[in-house]
Amino acid sequence: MGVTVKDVARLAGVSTATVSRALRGFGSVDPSISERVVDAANRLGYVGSHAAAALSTGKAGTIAIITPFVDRLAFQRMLTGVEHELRDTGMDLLIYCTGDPSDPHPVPPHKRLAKRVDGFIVMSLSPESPDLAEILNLRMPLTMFGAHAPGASSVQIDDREGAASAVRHLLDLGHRRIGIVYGRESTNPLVLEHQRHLGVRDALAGQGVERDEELSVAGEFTMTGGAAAMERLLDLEVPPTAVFAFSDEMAYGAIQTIRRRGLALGRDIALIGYDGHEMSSILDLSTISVPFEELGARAAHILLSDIEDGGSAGPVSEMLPTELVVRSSTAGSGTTPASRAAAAAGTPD
Amino acid sequence: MGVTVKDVARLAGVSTATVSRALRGFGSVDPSISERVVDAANRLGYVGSHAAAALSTGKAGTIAIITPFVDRLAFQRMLTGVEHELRDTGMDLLIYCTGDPSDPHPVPPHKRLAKRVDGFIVMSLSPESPDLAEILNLRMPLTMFGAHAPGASSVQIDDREGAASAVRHLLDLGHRRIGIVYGRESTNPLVLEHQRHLGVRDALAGQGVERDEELSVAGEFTMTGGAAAMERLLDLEVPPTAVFAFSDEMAYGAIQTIRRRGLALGRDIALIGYDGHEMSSILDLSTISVPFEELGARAAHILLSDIEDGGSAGPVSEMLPTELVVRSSTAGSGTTPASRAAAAAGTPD
DNA sequence: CTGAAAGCGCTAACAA
DNA sequence: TTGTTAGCGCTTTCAG
Repeated sequence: MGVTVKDVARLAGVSTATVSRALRGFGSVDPSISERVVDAANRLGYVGSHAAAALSTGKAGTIAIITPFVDRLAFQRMLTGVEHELRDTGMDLLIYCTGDPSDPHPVPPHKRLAKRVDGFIVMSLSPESPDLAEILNLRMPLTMFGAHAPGASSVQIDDREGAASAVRHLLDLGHRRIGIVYGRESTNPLVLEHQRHLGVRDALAGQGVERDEELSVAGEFTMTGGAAAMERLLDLEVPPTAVFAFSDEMAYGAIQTIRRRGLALGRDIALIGYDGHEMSSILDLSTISVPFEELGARAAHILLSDIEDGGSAGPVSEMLPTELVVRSSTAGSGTTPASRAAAAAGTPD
Repeated sequence: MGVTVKDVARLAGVSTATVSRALRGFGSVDPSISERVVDAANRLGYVGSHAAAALSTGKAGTIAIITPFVDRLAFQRMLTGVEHELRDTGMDLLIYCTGDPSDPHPVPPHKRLAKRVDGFIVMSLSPESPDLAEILNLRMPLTMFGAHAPGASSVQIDDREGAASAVRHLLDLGHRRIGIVYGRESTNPLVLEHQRHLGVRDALAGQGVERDEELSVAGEFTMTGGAAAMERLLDLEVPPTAVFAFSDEMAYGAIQTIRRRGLALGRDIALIGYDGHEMSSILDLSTISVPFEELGARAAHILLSDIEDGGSAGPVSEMLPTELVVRSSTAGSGTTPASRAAAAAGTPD
């Protein structure tokens, strides 16, 4: 319980410095010696102390993802990308979850992580958040995910255009009364939601359609929130004929409500989501596809370069494209659950 | 860039030892001194070096989740539970993803993590895996998630009974030709799949139903795999009338196939999944509900105790119950997409 | 209750 | 190419 460099050095008959060099594959070590060292290490089952190495080098060998939630598909997908990118780099991955405002992490991220990691990927942290300010203030390598902060690297999508294309799609279909299920209230222009609201307005204005405030409801970015939001929308005196949800998950909840009310998705009411999760294809939900995995991979890549260069390259911002995916939730014919069922009952395919 | 205890000590006019004690809230420090120290630390923006503390105490203050995948709902849900349990403990969370056999992590987990964390939660690692043997060999605190290894703590569900209840449900509905979509080939009795196969056999035998090997196909635990598996099942000369998928995600894929073929889920073919993900309620998919979040929380809790006691409590095994959730994918009437659509078209609710 | 001093295990100059 | 020698920043006896 506690094999150290010294033990390896003794067994191999060399100094600890040589052990250190050999084990890290420095070219400047005699091959035969190196082999002897590796051999000794294996025989002893030596595993280096990360803490000691980190203390000595001043590098943590770790990056952290700071996120307000871990139970969302978007997080899962970006994690997949990050993890994949990190796999071969020897960097470890720490998850720091800030938590809901109702159930926050007891220690602010900058306190907890500053001297513990080499850099951060910050996901969906509200620009208003004091945590963000503190993190930026650390002046450590950092990549923002899905948002932007002046002076920091970031990966994102064009939320404004993405939202606009969703609404344009609905408008093209002839809808004029369009419900919006957004996440949370916010007035900060740096919040991605704000951009999406702008996109909605852009599209509406493009067709000269007046915006009706009562058609915008919050869905908290959750399925249950989306279900409740759709309830409110359907309870309006004049309900919308089409709804754009700012996330697929909220759209899933909306679908649940639609079904509970005995309405047919895509026929009685059109619905489009945002995110392009795999699940949406099964629900026949139209959506704006967002390449979360790739965004995650890019974020990790940028962060890693930043850590390596010491930030000499300056902040980098990448914007990846979204894509409108049309399915029967907005098609209104052909492959709607309703029409499909009718077809199955009538003429055998 | 580099405020240390010394700086704080100097500003506060005390020794580094006192700073250390004060900052960690030891009672044995004069309140007025303590306050002065905290004050100095804040003024300097002091954040302790985790590496130094870890090296000095021999505790990493971190646990790792070792998992073969991060892009599955089961992982996401267990992560939620683990994260929540850890939130207030000051322990950090590291994600180590072993990766697919086709794209494995370059460094085996025991090498990478042994001296880097205080304990592991090992998820779904095949008992045949050499990695598992090495990890067990470390004799470090460890909790197995969803599987069992002799001498190690574990949290799991009764996979055999869970699977049996799924099949019994199908049998009760009158089905006699039941397709099985399992994940991967395995003959190891410790693999959870094996238990599920046994459960299937139990239920079948209970009704004296013969098992037909051609009705069992692999779905790789993915949506696309599940879709392909269902294709094969439907292409059989005598297709099954009901299918049990060993995971909800595979069932989602199966649903896609069912729809593509113009069949009505729950009427033309019955389907039941396993996992109880939130999404399944939207798809009206019957399932065996598994409390992943709670399992994750329990796993974290057990691991933490183990780390604290130094394992003196001995290995703990907890088994949480599953629950059969019946929805219209096996109900065949009432709330089927087909009947619902028909109802909507006819009598207004 | 507080301070002095000795490490924790490793790496990085600097010599040899 | 290899060894010697200081630390990295914190914690922790052990005195006082």
